[in-house]
Amino acid sequence: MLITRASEYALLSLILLSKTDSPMDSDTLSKELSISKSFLAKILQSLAKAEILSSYKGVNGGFSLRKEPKEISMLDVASCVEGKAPAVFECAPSLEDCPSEKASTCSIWPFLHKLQGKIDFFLANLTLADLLDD
Amino acid sequence: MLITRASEYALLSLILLSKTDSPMDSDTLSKELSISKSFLAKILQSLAKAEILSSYKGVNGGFSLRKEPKEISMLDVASCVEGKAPAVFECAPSLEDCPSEKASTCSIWPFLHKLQGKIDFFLANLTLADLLDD
DNA sequence: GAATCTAAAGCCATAATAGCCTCCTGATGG
DNA sequence: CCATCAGGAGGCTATTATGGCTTTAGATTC
Repeated sequence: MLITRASEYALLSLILLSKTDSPMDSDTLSKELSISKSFLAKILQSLAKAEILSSYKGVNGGFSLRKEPKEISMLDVASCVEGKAPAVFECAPSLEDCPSEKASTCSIWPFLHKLQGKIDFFLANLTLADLLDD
Repeated sequence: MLITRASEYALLSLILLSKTDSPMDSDTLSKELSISKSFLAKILQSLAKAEILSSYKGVNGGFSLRKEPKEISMLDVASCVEGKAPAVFECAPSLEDCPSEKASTCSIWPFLHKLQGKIDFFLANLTLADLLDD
C-alpha cells in the first residue's frame, strides 16, 4: 500500500491542531473530523512517537503541535503514520539488492528510482505551513 | 484509499510496454514483472477501457500503448485504475456539497482543497515520458 | 468451420486496512 | 488518597484490496 487513509486523518488532525493553542483531546478531534475515535487515537499516538505532536495525559490533556508547521513535511507525516516512507514500489532500494534473478538486466529500475525521487521530493517539500499560508 | 498497488502495477506495465513495439500479452507481462497474472489482467483491462492501451485478442495479441508517453499522465493512470481520481480526502468537491451540518463553518476545507490541487497538479504534470527521459 | 490463442468478465478466497471496544497507565484536582 | 480525565495498548470485527480460478467471447490460423 502506498498511501492509506491513516495519512489523510493525520493531516486533517494536524491542520485542526495548528489552529488551536491549547491541547485538543482525541475525542474532540474525532468528533470535529467525523473520524473513528479509536483509529484516530492510534494515528495520534504515532505522530506523538515521531515527535510531531506532544501528548498530555490527565484532565485538560490532549495533543498539540510539537514543531512549527514549516518543519512538518508530508513525507514525515506519511512515514511515521504508515510505518515507513510511502514507497511507490516494492522494488529494492538499490539495483544490487534486487532479489530477482534478472537483477543485472532489470530494465525498469532506473525509471522506478526516478519516480520515487520525484515523489519523495514533492512530499518532503510540501509542509503543513504550505497549506496554512494564504 | 488514496493510491493502491494497482497504480504501481499499471505504471510498471506502461514502462515495460513503452520499450516494445509489438503487443505484449498479460501472461508475459505478469512474468516479466513478477505480478499476479489475474490481478494484472484486470488492471490492463482498465487501462484499455481508458484508451491508454490498445488490446488485441487472438494469436500474437496483447496490449500496446495507445498514446504517446508524454500524453500519459500519472493522474490519468491512477484515475482509471483506482476507479476514481486519487482523492486525498473524502471531503466534498465543493464547500456547498459538504454533508456535514457544520458545512458553513468548515474551517479546514480550504486547506484540503489547496492540498488536493497541489497533488493533482503534480500527478497531472508527471507523465510517462518524464520517467523515460534520461 | 474447427482448433487455438488471448482478452473480458465473473465469482470466490485470502490479506490488509479501517474501525470498535475494553482494559491499563499516568496525570490532575479535590 | 481518591475520583476522574485522557493517553497507551491490545484484541476483535467489518470492510476493502489483492489475488486465484473459471467461463465467455473475439480473433487468428489452418
